[in-house]
Amino acid sequence: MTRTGDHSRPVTGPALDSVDFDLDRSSPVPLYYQLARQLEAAIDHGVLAPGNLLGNEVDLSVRLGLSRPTVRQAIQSLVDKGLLVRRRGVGTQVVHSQVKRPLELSSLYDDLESAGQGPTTQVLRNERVPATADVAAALGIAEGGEVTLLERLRFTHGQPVAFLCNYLPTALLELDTARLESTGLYRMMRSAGITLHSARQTIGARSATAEEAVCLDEKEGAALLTMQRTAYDDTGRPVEYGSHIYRASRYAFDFQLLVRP
Amino acid sequence: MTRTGDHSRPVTGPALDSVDFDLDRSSPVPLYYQLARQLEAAIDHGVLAPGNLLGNEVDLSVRLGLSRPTVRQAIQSLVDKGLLVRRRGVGTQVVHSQVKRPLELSSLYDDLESAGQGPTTQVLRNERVPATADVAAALGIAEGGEVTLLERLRFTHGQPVAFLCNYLPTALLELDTARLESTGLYRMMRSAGITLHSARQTIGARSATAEEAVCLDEKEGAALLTMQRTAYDDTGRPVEYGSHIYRASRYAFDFQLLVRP
DNA sequence: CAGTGGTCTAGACCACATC
DNA sequence: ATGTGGTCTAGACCACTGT
Repeated sequence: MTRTGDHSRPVTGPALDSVDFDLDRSSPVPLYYQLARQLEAAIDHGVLAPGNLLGNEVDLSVRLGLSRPTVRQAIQSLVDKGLLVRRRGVGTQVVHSQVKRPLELSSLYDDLESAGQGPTTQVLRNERVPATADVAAALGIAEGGEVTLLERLRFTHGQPVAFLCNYLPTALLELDTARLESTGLYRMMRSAGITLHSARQTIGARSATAEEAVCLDEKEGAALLTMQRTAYDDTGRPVEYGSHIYRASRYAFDFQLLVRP
Repeated sequence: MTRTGDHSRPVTGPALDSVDFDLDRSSPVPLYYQLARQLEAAIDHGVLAPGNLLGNEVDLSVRLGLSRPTVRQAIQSLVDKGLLVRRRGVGTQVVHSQVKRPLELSSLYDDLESAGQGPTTQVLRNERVPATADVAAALGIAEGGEVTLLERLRFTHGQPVAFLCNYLPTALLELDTARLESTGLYRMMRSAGITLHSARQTIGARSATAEEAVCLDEKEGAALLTMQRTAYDDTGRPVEYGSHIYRASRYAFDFQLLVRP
């Protein structure tokens, strides 16, 4: 070859030779998953730098004592995460640059916590109410049927960030006010055995009403971000509908998107 | 517990028996992909209704004359799209309800067009300029290096909806103003052989300045949605940075999210 | 041309859910 | 006990990329 391919710089040969993998066949953790996690760690720690080739799958499978499909499954999972790129006839290489974490169903509490903002929550209402038409439609229940209404104010550094209004099918979950003030709703649902599967979100903006302004410590007419979300479990049944308002001066949505070919 | 299984209603037996699949082994289209598309069509057309079981993979593979891994690959791709759910010991069933289309890298032009809004575009600027610090950082080039600046106004029904400001590495693409007025930027990039791979987006809100208000036919101080996006190709190199402003009264972002287990 | 990933096969055994 | 999906194997041939 020439000096550098110049195209996307396949850079060095397999930088993977120096890595030892530790696969435990007696573990209940699938082999492809063990391998994927160790490859991911190697990428995170810079052992595999962006642009590095991974080395071909056949050699890798021989070296690891795995079949090629198993190795492929591990690699594919990282391709799906956007960490690797495969090119036929070329090889598999670590993606250049900033693909850090893919998109997730954003939990405000987790977002703030991972940003080191030390979120706190004040529960304003936690009660059972009859469903209005829009809530009933979103949750797929009869209008007037009982739902749990949850209204919360979320703070960081003592400043209000968001007003959160959520509706859940009653009897889906016991909502303890004290726990709600120390953790997020999604975390509570998760630990109650509810596995979220998908969600539909709408993000918009509008000006603050006088009431909202007082509540969020903004001026009347200030720009607010709005979000409506309906979340579904694995069977596709709605488990939550939320209508949230964020202070645009203190919060924005941050996404990482992947394009599926 | 009660009369039916009540859990998630596995409903009928395999409703798939009546479907004939048409697999063409001489086609260059992979078999698993042919099968996936035909399964998806069956779901879209209601032949496979929500909750229907798909029938076990082994029988299906025998019936189709395919190996089980190939059938699995087809099914898995639909699971990844959120259309099917697999449960060990139970079976594969069509997800209940509204999972229509998963999240995609949203192109405003396509969004408006698919909503039947007949978008039009007015190109305000299309020229080469030196990169400012923030643009240079986003595109990973030197400050002051030449980039292509694109400023557009997007309309639906003769009303302005958004002001779009984009920066691209020069020489990546020839931006013909006439074509830009009749299609979207992403579509032009795609037909120029640029395959988008991932993007980082920030969505926020703020009040309109006097200038923006005039441009978008809003009042000064009206709430606007803002979006900044950097898009990357499959090697991870930035190919576009955009800073967009939307009239909140006429546009909102609509997402469908999937949770990866 | 040689080397890569992409697809496909025909089995096997295991873990889990349901009856 | 039965049936399901989950994992894994050891090969095979093809399509594409680069030289």
